[in-house]
Amino acid sequence: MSDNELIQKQAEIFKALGHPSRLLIAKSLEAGELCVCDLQKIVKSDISTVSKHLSILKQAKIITPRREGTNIYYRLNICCLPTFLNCTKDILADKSNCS
Amino acid sequence: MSDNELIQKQAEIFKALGHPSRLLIAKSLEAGELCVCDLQKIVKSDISTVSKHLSILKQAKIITPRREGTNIYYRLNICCLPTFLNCTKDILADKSNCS
DNA sequence: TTGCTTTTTGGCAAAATATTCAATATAATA
DNA sequence: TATTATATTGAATATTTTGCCAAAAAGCAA
Repeated sequence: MSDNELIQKQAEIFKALGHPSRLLIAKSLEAGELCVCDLQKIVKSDISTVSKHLSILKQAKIITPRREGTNIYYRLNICCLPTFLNCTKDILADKSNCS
Repeated sequence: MSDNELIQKQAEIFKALGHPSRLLIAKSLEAGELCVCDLQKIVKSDISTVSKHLSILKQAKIITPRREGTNIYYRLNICCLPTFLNCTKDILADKSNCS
């Protein structure tokens, strides 16, 4: 993969997480997999809207689906998310400590 | 800050990095601060476009400006970015290792 | 099969974003 | 002061994204 392709894909990951509902979905999945119907209760949007958010997260390889009967369970695929989210808290509190 | 406000702000950080040019800018600043004119050469867009990208990154608290004469130097404010970017490489290579 | 549940997809209008050019601001210098 | 260099802002346009409804899949069970 070229540098350019990489940056493109990485930007896609950020973009996917760059929506409050999708970030909430990702956070919710930190504790373990959930079905679409669970996520709908959490996000409180039309189920078709939730499904489209899930599709975007899946496309970015952030989550992975698993079918169980009529339900589809999604699980988080990005183990470094909690750490990064924690780091963003510092920034938001103006506590950056970079070079 | 409420949970909802936090998620909103965090999503804004992801959104800001969710554009190839802005991610390239952030990556370029990992090595140290650069002026807008340097970044324009890297991104290869109109300088006003670059300036607007910088404005979005600044708004999200990802970068911070410093004026030096007529130049404005930006520096990265988010030390956990390289680690996270590295983690995304695993995901893109289907090497996730979460729970 | 038919009906039921869960999820995805298609279509569309509204909202948000990206880009460019022109105009403006800010600082240094002749 | 006038000029030059660097950067930001405003206005206009094109493109993309979002969210909802209706319709279609996909599986299960009677």
